[in-house]
Amino acid sequence: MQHILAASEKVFAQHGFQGATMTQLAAAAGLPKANLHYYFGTKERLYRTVLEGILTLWLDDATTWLVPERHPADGLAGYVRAKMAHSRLRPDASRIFAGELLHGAPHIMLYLGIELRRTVTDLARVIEGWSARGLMDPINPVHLLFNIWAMTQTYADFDVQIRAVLGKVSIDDVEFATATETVVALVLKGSGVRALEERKSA
Amino acid sequence: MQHILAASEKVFAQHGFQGATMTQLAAAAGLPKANLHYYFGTKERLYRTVLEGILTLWLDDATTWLVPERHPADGLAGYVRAKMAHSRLRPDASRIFAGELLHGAPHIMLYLGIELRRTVTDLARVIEGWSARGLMDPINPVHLLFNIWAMTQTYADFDVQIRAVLGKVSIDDVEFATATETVVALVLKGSGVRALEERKSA
DNA sequence: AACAAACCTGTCCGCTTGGTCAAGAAACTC
DNA sequence: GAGTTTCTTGACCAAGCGGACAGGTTTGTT
Repeated sequence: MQHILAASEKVFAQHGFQGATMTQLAAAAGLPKANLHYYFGTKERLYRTVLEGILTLWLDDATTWLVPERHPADGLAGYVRAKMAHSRLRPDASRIFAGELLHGAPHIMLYLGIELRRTVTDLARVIEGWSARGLMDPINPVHLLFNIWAMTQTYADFDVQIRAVLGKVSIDDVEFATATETVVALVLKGSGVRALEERKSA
Repeated sequence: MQHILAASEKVFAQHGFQGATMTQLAAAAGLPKANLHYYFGTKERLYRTVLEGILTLWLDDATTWLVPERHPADGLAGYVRAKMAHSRLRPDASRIFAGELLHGAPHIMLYLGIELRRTVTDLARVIEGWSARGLMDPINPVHLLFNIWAMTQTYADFDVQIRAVLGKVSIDDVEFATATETVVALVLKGSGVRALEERKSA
């Protein structure tokens, strides 16, 4: 059952919801087609189950790292690194989510408008708090989040492009570390985060 | 003919290559299905034609703005603003490209590995030149480009998410201007671009 | 051992899909 | 205005699709 979901994640990531066929999904799971229908009923329900597994995983990083107690130099860097690690370890999850958004989020509109929106509002307040305390520039916090997501997830969603441009068959650890530090630098310096040593000065 | 391509761009952007049906495409163009087949032969050839139209448009911004003669404060800001404008005015083009990459770029691998790669190499040299002249930090130029693309294109590709989080039906000009300036700030400050007034100091 | 409940799967089915085709309508050519 | 090419289209088709289902197998219970 969990095995089916893992196999389906790969297939859905590569072909999308419409592109994936039940025959492919069944073959990937090593089961006859009718078996998937026994467990999940329809292709859409299988897809939704995969999607929901991803969503529950999705916001944990943020609520761990972006908290008022941390200094933004610590919180933002940690968050970016965590998201980059996710892009490296579970690229298929990111790709399914991306495909869903790309086609208008027909299956997760509610989640976006309610749960994600509420979480983002909370996170924005944390960032605004950091700005108010003079720990970083008064950057627009919501757009900062959009851009952090864009940068970190691009390494999962569009890694074909990255591999093609770099001329590498796969992105090795050194290259990925470079990518991570580039993103960290863009975020920290870009949002004017003061160094950890400095104290409030506002 | 051009009219068919414009209509197809919308449909492909919303449903993807697999998700779009010839019937949908024909309806969008206001023509019978057989007519599209008369002009383009197959669905794939129609898709490729749309895609190629996008690709030719895609790299012009870079080669206009990212040139050695400019100061990076001018070049990078101009490039980001141009890409953001593209995301605003032709989101469908960006979405088709994103979907193509997401599914492993089966139709444009060659373009990525050859033409795009060569262009990126050239652009990287320009950025390295700026760094060497002390006009900005010695940031990894290729990853800087990846991240600029990620940030600017996220406003086209994932605008459902952005609209849902912001709680807006559509992104208005003011909001988009905020987004643009946030990205410009992240890029310029993030890569340590010296202010235009300052002169070389290395 | 008997029975029931849960699980598995080969085979079938209606429907949609991309694509074909023949025949007609328009537009050129001389 | 006859002939020829280009364009347009309704009707059709084989293939592949998601899904249904009946009958078999395994597992659990008493």
